[in-house]
Amino acid sequence: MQQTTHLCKALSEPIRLRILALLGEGELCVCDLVEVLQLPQSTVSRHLALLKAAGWLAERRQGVWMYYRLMDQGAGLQGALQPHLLEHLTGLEQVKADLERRVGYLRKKTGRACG
Amino acid sequence: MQQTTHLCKALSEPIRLRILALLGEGELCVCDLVEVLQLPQSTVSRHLALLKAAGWLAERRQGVWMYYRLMDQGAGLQGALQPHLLEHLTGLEQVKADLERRVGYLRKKTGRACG
DNA sequence: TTGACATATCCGTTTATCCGGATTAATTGT
DNA sequence: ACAATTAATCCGGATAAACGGATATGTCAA
Repeated sequence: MQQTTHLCKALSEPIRLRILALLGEGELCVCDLVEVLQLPQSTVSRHLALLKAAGWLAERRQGVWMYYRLMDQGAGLQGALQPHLLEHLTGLEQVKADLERRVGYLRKKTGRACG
Repeated sequence: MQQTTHLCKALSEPIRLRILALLGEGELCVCDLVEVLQLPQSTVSRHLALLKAAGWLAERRQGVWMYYRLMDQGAGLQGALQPHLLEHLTGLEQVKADLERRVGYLRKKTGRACG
């Protein structure tokens, strides 16, 4: 029960929904997200930790960078909700703007890793 | 966006999930829920109001009694999530116990309305 | 080992949420 | 109009979340 409430509580914050939507297009590292979201690093990092603890994200270290991605869809509630959630999010204005900022940002830093 | 976070925040509390699961079997009035959940009336009423404001519930007045039921599945996120959520909830121990208490309670008060 | 950079955690403050007894509002029958 | 019953709201206190600058941790390269 507590796991279920944690899973849903993670979705009850705008920044976290924006992060999920951004990662729906593919993995990003923390500094990518800081750039795209235009938010303090500590804020982004905190939300990422919560989303991971709730079971929404997986992480991967590559050198100094931590890459976050959506957790693979499993058999549980998270896997069942994920596609519907992402589809819904892409219809929101704020998310659309984020996704546009994401492509613009990724174009600029073509190839090279972060920094 | 705010509507989306409210929808999800409504699911981030155990009592509210239990209410949704109970109403998944059919409408109930507030005093039914108070009996089955064994919680103060003000607590139940408060959670019902929040679930309704979030878009999860509809209500119907019959005399002195307010009957709550799950909102019909619409085209939005709520409609997409509802079946997965309910299916998941029925697998939880606490919810199973609630549903058993529900049938026991309804058997006792056969026919007659609340009171 | 030192310096530089990315990320996580700490900390104090502010804001939101939950609780449940008490009160108020709404409805019905007499 | 009044009493009885149900449900909603109020209220003060307790708990939890979010914020973001500052600091600590971790990693790599020189």
